Amino acid sequence: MKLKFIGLDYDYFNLEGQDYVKITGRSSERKSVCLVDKVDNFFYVLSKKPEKILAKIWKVKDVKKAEILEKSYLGKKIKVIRIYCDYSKTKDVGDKIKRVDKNLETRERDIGLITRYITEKGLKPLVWYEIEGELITGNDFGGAGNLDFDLCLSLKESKELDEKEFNPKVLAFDIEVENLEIGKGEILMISLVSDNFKKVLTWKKCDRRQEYVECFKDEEEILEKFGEYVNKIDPDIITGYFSDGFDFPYLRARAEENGINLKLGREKSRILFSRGRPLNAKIKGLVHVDLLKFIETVYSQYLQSETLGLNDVSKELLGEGKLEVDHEIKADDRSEKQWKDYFEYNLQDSILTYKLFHKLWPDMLEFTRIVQEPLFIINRFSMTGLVENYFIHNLNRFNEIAEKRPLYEEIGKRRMRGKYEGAFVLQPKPALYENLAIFDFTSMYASIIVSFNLSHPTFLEKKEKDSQEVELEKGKKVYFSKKKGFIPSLLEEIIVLRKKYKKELREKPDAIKKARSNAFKLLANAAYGYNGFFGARYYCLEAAASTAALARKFIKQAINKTEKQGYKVIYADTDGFAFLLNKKTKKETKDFLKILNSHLPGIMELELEDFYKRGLWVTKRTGEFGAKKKYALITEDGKLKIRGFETVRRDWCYLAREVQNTILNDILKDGNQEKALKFTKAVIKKIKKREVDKRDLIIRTQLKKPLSEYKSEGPHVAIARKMQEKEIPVDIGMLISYFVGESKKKRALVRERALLPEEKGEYDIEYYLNHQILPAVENIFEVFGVNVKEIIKGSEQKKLF
DNA sequence: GGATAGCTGTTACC
DNA sequence: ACCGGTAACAGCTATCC
Repeated sequence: MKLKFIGLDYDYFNLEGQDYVKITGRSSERKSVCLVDKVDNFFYVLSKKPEKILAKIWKVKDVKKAEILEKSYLGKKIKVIRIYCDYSKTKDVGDKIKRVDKNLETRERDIGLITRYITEKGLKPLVWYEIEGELITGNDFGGAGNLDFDLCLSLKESKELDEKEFNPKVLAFDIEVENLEIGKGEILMISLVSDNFKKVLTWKKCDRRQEYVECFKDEEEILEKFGEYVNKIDPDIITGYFSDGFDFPYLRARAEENGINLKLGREKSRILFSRGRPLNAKIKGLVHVDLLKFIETVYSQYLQSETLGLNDVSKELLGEGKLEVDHEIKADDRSEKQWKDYFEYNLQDSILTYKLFHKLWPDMLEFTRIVQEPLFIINRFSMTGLVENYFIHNLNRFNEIAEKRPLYEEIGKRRMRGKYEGAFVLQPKPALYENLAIFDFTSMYASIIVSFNLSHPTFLEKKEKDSQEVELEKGKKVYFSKKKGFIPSLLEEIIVLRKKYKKELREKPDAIKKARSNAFKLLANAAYGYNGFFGARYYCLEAAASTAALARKFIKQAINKTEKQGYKVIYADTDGFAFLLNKKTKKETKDFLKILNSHLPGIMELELEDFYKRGLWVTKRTGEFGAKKKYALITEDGKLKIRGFETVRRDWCYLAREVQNTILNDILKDGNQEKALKFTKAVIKKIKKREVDKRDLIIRTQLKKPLSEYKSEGPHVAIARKMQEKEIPVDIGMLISYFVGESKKKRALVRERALLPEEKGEYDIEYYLNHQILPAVENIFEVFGVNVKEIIKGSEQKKLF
């Protein structure tokens, strides 16, 4: 029979010596479909004389087939032996072959069977196909026909379709518990949200409840009901926020405690966990998406949120946040009203998760289609994982066999290697400037990698004739082949595609085009980091160091040319520089940009970032030099661009950031400091009169490692310890909040004065004046010759007399 | 013993 | 399991008077 099909989840099995992939997905009529397709597992053996050992390899146990092929490895043509065997025997067969001759090496034993299936022209995830298959019934294919799908087919033919749209059915869920430690308390309630569906399942005080609350006898019943609802709703995707690390582990622990066997989805799967850390929770035949994971790797760079918690992220992306509820009250002490609030709170979390999913879906969909790994995997990949798998899924076009993943020992060696010189940063001269422009290189590092062919396979151990030479530092040169490598080729393609989709997006915007353009941009940006990453298959520190060295060379060159043209360059960092127009017109400046571009090699390109009305650079707090990576600009239509200032740092109190932001605004808009100074004086007065709200004085710092590993006990570490004593859970990654209070002790350390936000105590006037407000404004006023320190001191003396 | 300079550890940003 | 550069804090330590 024929139908339109889209694949969501992949699994595999072996039957009578043949490997199969089982794809679960949907038909265009939304029928649930399971599809079985053959896959032949193989790997490669590298040998100097493949013909000589071929016969011996045929004799190794469990080898199904061995053939000699012309392939390419690290860009060089070679003859290799391709070995076919059952997937489960891959390791074993490889080890036995190595015993035939100790000089033999294997490759692609570390390619998973599903990846293999997809690269060898199997069905790609989240792509529509017209398929033709044979109905599987009963016990065929090990009982696949007995699974709870509308249709189970064995695949005969498939044709990729052009159709792009796919709206999956999604179920979002969230649990509430009393004890946050996994499995250590009871699950009080579970909320579920899907299309036109809202439920809170609970077994706590619900005699007078909201209509969406369903009441049960005990925890066991809500767990069972949860399973029933998942199966009744029959979603394509089940999603949560940090559900890999919290909700699913908790659900499984409590199910075990209650002696029930949760069977989820059409395959009646248990909740399965990966070995090691971080945990990930898988349900066969039902894709579990943990939104936090995707946000961490792909989305966080676009977010302003100070944490990646559900509340902050929802507020920014959806414009609504979590509800408030007091978690401290023990379950038995909650009033009826408090329970109703708690149900509402629990439901809201699932509503937010459900909405966030749809906001992020175009991005997850496009990354899945571009990188071609299943959604479950894409959701959990790091940025380098996405880059590397994009390469792997495109190797066949270059007839390449994959380099091996580095093992523990090799990773150790790589980590021992020293650092290399990074970007160039020009020291600015502190001042308020007028009429500026910024030029920057588009995807500078990626365009250098492409233009100079920098990668592991193109790297040459020593100089060869007609090779590309790069000087890393004085007298230290490295060489790369000029024959275009597959990594620079793929990267060039990524850059070209990004441009194409960006243009299409401008012409006719939609969420899918935006996501696609964005995905290619992110892949291009991550390629440089990939080269220098110790875990990469195609690790090449020389390529990374060369990229940085060439970037330094070209930005310096551009700066020199710009100065020669009569402009004054004020500042530069890595891939862009700011300069004064010096009475030249915008038109002249744009024309000059064209000249600069005509002399750049390869696909390198400079672009005009913007023109600015004013820009402010300040001194460092130590010394009279201009501070790097710290500046504020305003465009002609009043848009602010603030970099590096305390304003953008979350480990400063809100008041200091607010004051700084206000005065930067005033100064850039008016071009003078009068208004800003008046405002600052008013704030100083307010602090001294203790009129400032304590909430505006809270400082938040992230805990980056376990408490025991800190050598130096900063204020946030001291507070974290205090929290632990009070049995407030403290974990790595948490933002620790505190304020600085007064102390009777003279010269007390900050950590001795630090107090929890809810602790009683007056704030320390001296600390907030001299350690928060002063550092935030001092350098800015210094540009105008105003000494804020004197102002603070002066008003202190006035008070004394 | 207290003050202070300079170094180290730490966080956050470009 | 992404790179290096930079600012700036608080804590820590050597050194001086």
